[in-house]
Amino acid sequence: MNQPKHLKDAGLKSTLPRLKVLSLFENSKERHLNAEDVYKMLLASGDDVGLATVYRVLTQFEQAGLLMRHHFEGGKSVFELKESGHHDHIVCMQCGHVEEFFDASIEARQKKVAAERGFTIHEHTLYIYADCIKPRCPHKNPT
Amino acid sequence: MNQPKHLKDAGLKSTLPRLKVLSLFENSKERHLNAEDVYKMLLASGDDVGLATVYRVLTQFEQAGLLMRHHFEGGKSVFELKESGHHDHIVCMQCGHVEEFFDASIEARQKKVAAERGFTIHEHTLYIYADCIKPRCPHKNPT
DNA sequence: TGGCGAAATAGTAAGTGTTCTCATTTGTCA
DNA sequence: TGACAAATGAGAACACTTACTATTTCGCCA
Repeated sequence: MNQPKHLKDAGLKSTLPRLKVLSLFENSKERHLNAEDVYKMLLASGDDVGLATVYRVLTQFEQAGLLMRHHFEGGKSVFELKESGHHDHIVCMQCGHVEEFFDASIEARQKKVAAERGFTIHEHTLYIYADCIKPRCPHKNPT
Repeated sequence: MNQPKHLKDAGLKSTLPRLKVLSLFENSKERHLNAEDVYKMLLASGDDVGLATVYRVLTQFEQAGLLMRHHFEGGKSVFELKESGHHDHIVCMQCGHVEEFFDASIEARQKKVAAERGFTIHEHTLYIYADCIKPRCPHKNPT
């Protein structure tokens, strides 16, 4: 389930810290993690990885196309595994829970809009900030 | 053209710094400014406003609904006047130029997607990161 | 119109999140 | 296995933003 080949393919030596970070994303229940999350989770599991290394590895993974970086509200960078296809995000403003969605019609219109204006899309990010309206916010522990 | 009433309406004393910042946004050619931009522009025009005040005022304006805060790539907060209706953004990754657009169909789909999942939309931000494909990037000075 | 109290400001210190530096360690490949 | 390049860890440095506090300004009312 854990495929170090990813690292090699990306031109990255497969070192312990990198394997641990990658594995963390592959096995974590929460898809969206920031640097501190990763750092703390590694510490918690007894893996002694420096914070600087976490930042470095996350950035390298982003450049290698393994992770995607997001800038939700709050200023921190949040990362998620890029394995799955493209999707957009709904962020609950109450509890911070992130839900994903994909809408082909929205994707298509974006391409059209960009093309009309003479742009070539590199990528895009659509964040919907909302409230869960369910009886009570179902996911109650952001930080 | 400059309407201090905005400030009063928002429950904000109309002080010199606040008037200057507001006027700057109303008269600037560039719609999207970060705190440092504002600070430097004020200094350049001989207005002596502290950087801390700029940050405070921008945040207050955001809370008052006069400005909208964006988090484009790069970590800095960028502000724009909220007078005009909602719109989304295409950001050129080469020169940093920001172009605005509005697509009713995309807006509609978003509402639908959120509703289907039991969310009430507060707001959303759609950033398309792209390259100008014009002969040469027409706007050549990001920072 | 002048003066008073509340609110806002300027300058600077402090706080966050992130990157850099460099001595030490690790991984790779002959 | 050994040597060298690359990666790591710890903490310093950095960039952006907020907090603190003494001073100034605004708005109100006599």
